[in-house]
Amino acid sequence: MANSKLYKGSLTTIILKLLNESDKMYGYEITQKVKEITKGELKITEGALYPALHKLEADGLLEVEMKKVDNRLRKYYKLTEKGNKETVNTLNELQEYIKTMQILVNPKFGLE
Amino acid sequence: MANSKLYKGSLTTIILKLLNESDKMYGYEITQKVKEITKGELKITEGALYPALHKLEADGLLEVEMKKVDNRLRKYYKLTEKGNKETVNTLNELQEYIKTMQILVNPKFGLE
DNA sequence: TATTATGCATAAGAAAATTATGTATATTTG
DNA sequence: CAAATATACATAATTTTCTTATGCATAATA
Repeated sequence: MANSKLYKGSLTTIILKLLNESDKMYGYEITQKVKEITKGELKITEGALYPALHKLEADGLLEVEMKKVDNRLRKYYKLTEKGNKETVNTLNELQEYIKTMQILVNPKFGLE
Repeated sequence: MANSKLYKGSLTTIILKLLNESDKMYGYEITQKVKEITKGELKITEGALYPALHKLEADGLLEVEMKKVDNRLRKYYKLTEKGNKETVNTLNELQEYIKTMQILVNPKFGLE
């Protein structure tokens, strides 16, 4: 994804949050959106994205709708009810992670 | 480490930062220190820690000093000069990662 | 017309963790 | 005093998650 190993484990969080904001998106759209928002800092590779989407679907967090646009096929994903709940958890976990890491690397930050 | 996948990829950062603060530490001490600082939120497992320490040593970021205390052997690790430089990079990457993730999950945060 | 962009997918391999062991000594608890 | 827990290291098998490399197909651009 990026030069830093830290992004390992973050992909699901990113996908869920984007779908939480945009209602429905297709895979390629997600890669472009992430590249745009992060100004190129973060590039989602297809080899990581598609298996992640398939897993989220298999876990019942996403549902799929196929659409043909310009003679090309798109697989639109959207959050299920279960997916919505899991998004909340996942985002809380991210904030918890950030807080914990800030405390670890900058003890002063943990006191405020 | 914790319930969240997000910690994947963070172990090296944590080790380097702790050694940067404490001059020298041994493996078991690191696990206890992390547990203490994070109030039990994060537990470093031995299966992750020791291979990570060995890799950092092999990469020339850490150097080792053995010590016998109470008839038990301790392997004290400390940062080399190369390790000090790498610590700075690693901490910058963490801040960059946090910034990027904040932008992704909370677009408003990115504007300040 | 060849390259790039759009759009999906999977397979091989690497990296980093979990889980399960193994060894050994010291301390605490029932 | 025996058993359990804490201290201290280590590795092996497996799992998770990613990278890298492909593959197919259509549309747009150079």
